[in-house]
Amino acid sequence: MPSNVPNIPDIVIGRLPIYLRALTRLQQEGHEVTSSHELGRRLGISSAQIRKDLSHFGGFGKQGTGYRIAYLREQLEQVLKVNREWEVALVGAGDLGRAVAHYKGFTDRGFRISCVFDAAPNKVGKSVGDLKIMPMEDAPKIVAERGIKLAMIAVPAENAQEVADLLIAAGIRAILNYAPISLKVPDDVRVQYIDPVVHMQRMTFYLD
Amino acid sequence: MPSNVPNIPDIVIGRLPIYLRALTRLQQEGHEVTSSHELGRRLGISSAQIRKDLSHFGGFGKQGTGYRIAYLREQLEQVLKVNREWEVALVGAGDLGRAVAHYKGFTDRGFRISCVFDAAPNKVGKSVGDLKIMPMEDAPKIVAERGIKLAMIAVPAENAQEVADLLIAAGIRAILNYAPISLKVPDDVRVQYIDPVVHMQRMTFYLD
DNA sequence: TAGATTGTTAATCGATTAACAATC
DNA sequence: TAGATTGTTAATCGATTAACAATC
Repeated sequence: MPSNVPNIPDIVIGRLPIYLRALTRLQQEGHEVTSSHELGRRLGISSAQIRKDLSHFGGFGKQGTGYRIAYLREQLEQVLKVNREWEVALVGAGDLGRAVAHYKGFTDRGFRISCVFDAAPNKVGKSVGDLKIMPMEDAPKIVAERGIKLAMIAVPAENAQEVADLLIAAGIRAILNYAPISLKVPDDVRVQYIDPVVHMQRMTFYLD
Repeated sequence: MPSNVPNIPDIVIGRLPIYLRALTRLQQEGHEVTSSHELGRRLGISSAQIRKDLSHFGGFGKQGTGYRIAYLREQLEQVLKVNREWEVALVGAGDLGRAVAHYKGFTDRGFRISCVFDAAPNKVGKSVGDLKIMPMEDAPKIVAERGIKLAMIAVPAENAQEVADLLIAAGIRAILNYAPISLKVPDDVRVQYIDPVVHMQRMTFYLD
């Protein structure tokens, strides 16, 4: 549960990373200012919603001219606390875990996978990129010592819950779960899910 | 746009795959019946919501006893149209695309990647699993010929929009987009997004 | 039967949109 | 200045929850 600022709806927080991504892109394209209308057009969101969402955190724009992109970006990064680099623990070094570890997209967006764990003895000691795979039983100690708050779980569904329990006991407060299963976690732990099949199944309903 | 049944809210459709996943798991655990309360407890959703969601599609349960899992599962698979196998075209055979192609989780949940395309000449002709990478320029022809309706995009952000445009022109009606960019598509095309960074950034707000 | 649970209605809650004064 | 766009308020819309009769 948000131990945070005066009750911002979670659905609003959920849209901020999308805004941030669009702003970064606009900047790459050479724009310096934008407006709620332009952002809305790009994202398929109403301009009113964008203004309302942003207004929860302050007035970032100027009437008549809109938003300075660099400034709004900084502000959103601050709100989302990604104006720093978070260490992330990755559990699971199978096909999926290794793909996640190799993913280049985390850099410069606030995250760095700094350790990888796997329960299989034959994987321990091998490398993923420039990280050595460590035994799962070391995870609690390392997570606690380094004060790591974020983890990604890429283990089979059968093991995901016990892994989550261990990590949470060690101090993890947010989990990105790639295992196709809903996790039971305490109220003060956040979980996000990535299950490509769920995303696909959300679309087939609309096909004939 | 839903050219479908009497206006089911999209947010309801979005939960059905989660229910389906939980039912499959319950079945694996040996259960034969369940209730809206048990499902709700597992998923962190109210039992009322589950009953209301299901009621859009019919009465699948029995007062006093709940739902027969096998039956409810079949019904949901029918509603979601995943009681069949959908061919999927994958575009992009870089690290990410290859990981997606190797992912074993699609089988038995309604999907099979049946072709892989990449624009880079040095990738064309190489294999990913048992699929040969084909040149991007062949994609429209093959998608149209085989009547493929679903695609996954795993190309750099810079190329995602043009790839989407090409695929849609060739008949693709639903896209799972791994590129970190919002796509502009016609109203009758569905898009789902997977950007792990967005998921991570949705959680850091709540950390200190 | 008594207990449990569904399907559904009505009430509540929350999110989105429309509209506009303020102002750059 | 005239035109554009913000931030915000109020109105609308939609989703969730509570409650319960029906019934297995």
